[in-house]
Amino acid sequence: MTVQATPYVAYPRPDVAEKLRLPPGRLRILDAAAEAFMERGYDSTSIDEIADRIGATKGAVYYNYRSKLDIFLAVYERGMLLLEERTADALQKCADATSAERLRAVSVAHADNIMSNYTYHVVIQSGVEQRRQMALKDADRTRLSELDQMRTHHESLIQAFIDEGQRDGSIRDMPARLATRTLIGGIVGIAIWYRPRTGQTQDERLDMAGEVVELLLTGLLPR
Amino acid sequence: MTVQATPYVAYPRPDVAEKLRLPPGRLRILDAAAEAFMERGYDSTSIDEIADRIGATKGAVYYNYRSKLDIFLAVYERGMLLLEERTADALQKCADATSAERLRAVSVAHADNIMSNYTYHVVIQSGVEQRRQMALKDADRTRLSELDQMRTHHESLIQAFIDEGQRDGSIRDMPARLATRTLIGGIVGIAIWYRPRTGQTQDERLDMAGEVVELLLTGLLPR
DNA sequence: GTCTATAGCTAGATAGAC
DNA sequence: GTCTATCTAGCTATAGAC
Repeated sequence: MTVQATPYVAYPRPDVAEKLRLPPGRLRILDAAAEAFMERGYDSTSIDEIADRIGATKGAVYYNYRSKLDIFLAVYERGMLLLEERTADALQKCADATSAERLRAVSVAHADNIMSNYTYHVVIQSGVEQRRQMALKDADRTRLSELDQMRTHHESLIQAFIDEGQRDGSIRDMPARLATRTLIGGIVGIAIWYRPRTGQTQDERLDMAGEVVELLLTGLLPR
Repeated sequence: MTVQATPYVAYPRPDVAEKLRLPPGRLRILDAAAEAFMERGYDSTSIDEIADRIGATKGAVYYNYRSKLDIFLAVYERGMLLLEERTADALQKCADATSAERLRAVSVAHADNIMSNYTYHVVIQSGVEQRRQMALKDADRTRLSELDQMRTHHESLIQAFIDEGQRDGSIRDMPARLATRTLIGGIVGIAIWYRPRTGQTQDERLDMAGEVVELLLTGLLPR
């Protein structure tokens, strides 16, 4: 059995690449907002501060985004789109590999993505649950749910590989749900301790992502 | 070589148990505040809301704590004290074991503590960095630094066991710093996915903590 | 020890100039 | 498209009653 059931195999989805293309002005706002949200949190970041960071004033921000929540949702969306694009890319390159190898590829792509776009992922990690508790307009709640589904979908992809690997024996026999949680927790946990170094190249990040995933897959103890 | 250099071996420290004993009124406030901070975030939690959760009004809260930040710091402190007490306890029970076994014991204690006091640890996890960015009075900044040191100290304890284990061969040869980060990330990451079930016993949590640590130490792949 | 009332401030959002 | 000015809501913290 393969993971044909999971949407990622239908990639490249044209709308992902399209949605990732933003007018430069908006991208600057999102980058600045993600950084500010990460450092100070959603609530204590003012629109004035976001505007300051791009050397403008409120007006320029509100011309592009309806509200502060709208900016947050755009950050959330972009983070998920970046992850989705990268995941689809990784899967294409190993379509015929074993399930354990595909699990590794997806995990490395995920880990690398968290490091490469870490402001976005830190914001998602620390902000989504709290935004969900807010009083939201219907349209915003719908949009939030759609983004949550993208996240859930990515998790179920990893879960699918682990299930598959357990069936074919390439992954150890242990509670699959807990193994999924622990693996994802270890990857997402990168956002807790990783801080990008200036001058770090994409290759260096990939190496580090590979080592972290290697550790999670094979453990700390001698084999 | 042992970890005599690390303060935990000097336990039980009497002041930890003493600081954990709080007047019931204050404990109720901290529990309510930790829950509110976790669900809604520090900034969008009002003092009124904390008061509501204990069936009182602002006055009762401000009688016990100077400011909202003071409440946050008390939550941070209590979370760290609970971890410290539990860690010292675990270490006492395996003082003569191998370094790998002590690493396991400390890790399980940590994992269990995150589940058993998860509101406190979620608040610490998601709030400390952002509080550090605030404009703080000198006294508050000093207190925050002291609590940060408690956290750093716990991390260096785990790092010490990994270093030791690599020297005596009970832990695999890989970048020690990254292994420490990944292990701690995996444990702290529990706060991301774990939600307590009503009726879950302490023993069940301990089992789960043991399985998660087992996974992190031995990996997902067959051995 | 807990309450209510209120002072004082901050920040999201909008209107209208340029 | 971006600016400044402003309206308005909600919140921290305090004062003073009971």
